[in-house]
Amino acid sequence: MATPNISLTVDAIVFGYEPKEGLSVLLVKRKYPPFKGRWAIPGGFVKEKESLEQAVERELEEETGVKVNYLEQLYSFGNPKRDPRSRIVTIAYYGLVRSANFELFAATDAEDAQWFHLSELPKLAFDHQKILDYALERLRSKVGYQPIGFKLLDKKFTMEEIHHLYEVIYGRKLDRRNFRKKFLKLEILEELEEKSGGGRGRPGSYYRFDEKKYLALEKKGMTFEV
Amino acid sequence: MATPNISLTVDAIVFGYEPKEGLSVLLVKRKYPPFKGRWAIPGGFVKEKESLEQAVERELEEETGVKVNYLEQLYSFGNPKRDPRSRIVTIAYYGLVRSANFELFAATDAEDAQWFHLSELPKLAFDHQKILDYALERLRSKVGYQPIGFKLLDKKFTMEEIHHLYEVIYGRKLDRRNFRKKFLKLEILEELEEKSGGGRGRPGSYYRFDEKKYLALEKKGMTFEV
DNA sequence: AAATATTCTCGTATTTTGTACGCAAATTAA
DNA sequence: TTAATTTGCGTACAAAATACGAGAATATTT
Repeated sequence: MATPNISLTVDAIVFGYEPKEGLSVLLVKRKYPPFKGRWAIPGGFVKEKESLEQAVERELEEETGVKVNYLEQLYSFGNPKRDPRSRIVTIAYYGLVRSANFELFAATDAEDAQWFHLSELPKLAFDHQKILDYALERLRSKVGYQPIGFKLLDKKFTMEEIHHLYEVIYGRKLDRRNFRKKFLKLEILEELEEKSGGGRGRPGSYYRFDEKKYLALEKKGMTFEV
Repeated sequence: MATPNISLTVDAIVFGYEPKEGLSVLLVKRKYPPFKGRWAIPGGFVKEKESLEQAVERELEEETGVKVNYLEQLYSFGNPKRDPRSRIVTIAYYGLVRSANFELFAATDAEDAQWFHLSELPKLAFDHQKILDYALERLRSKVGYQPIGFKLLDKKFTMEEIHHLYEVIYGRKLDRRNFRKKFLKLEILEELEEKSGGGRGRPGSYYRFDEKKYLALEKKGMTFEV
């Protein structure tokens, strides 16, 4: 009755973001065959007593030292031939972290886990490129109707930062002034006293995503749309 | 290394539609414990050499005799406690069929598999109510931006029928004239010569969904939106 | 057969939303 | 001090969504 010959893994596409760098993806180098030496997305077998999300977080911690700020189930991939060894079905997740380059190197050695800029991806093991494509598509559509973009930024951020983030994710220019208007009209940002010094030109306010306000408005039927 | 103690199943929420009845869901009565005698959504263990979609279609055929017209992966449910016997992770799908009441009774006896109107659902086994809620939410959002509503109707249908379908799925009134305008402007419907006789009032044209036209327009960046 | 009711189809007016873009204010760099 | 840069506000125009009037085609009632 049971299915002892099918194994279950979880894998995670983790997106990181740095204002100057843009979007990057966290990959690990495989130590054993098949695809020994190839880059792959982190993941591994689910243990019997842990939830799927716990499994993802554990594997990420073990293999890369990264703790994600947001985690969402993506899709399950179960093609019988996707792993040359045996039947392995994987439940793929994607995660978001801020300050990409920071947290990583502490917990692991840079040989095994690295951030790759989206435009400089190596060839990936298994069907991982397909999973990555799927994740990117999901991210692109989801930032438009759910406030998850903030998970890629620091708690406080300027209009310029979030504007640039959306331009990077969508891969096209967005009018700065209209973007601002639209975003502020949602009434889910809290403007802080502090201004962004340092850069050139007039400093802009810092903002913070007000999750409580968002949840209250969401309940009333408001829809986040960018 | 492997995970022999986790089993993998697939389950499917199948939505049927009849103009007079509205939306219904296909359920099967459980023959064995746990939850013996309770209604549940059809599904079962995945075999080693079949794809996930094949598994869904096989189980549906075996348990209910229904062949779906559309099938889409929904979400994977893996809470360690979701099955009281052992760790069973399920990959849930949802499917759509037209002429709900028709195909069912031929292949199975009505005792075991039945359509339930959405407003008259029995208490379900396991976490199946949660899966059903999830499926309904997905259906509601997806009919708005993908042309899957047609899969619930006959090949030819009137404006009144598809209009009513959307009202049922959304659970609210939609202005008939604006709905018509919007739908026709998409240019994915082929108007047929035939008119709908029989009913009261002026007969309306039959239409057919033109999939080729839709795919061509989609490639050009057109977006279906209702 | 005529009058009435029902439903489809076309059309128009109004409101809302999206887009393009000008320009003063605040700051840094020269 | 002047020039360059960036923020923040506002306005004009275009496009899309919504409300709804009314004639055409058919069935039903009288």
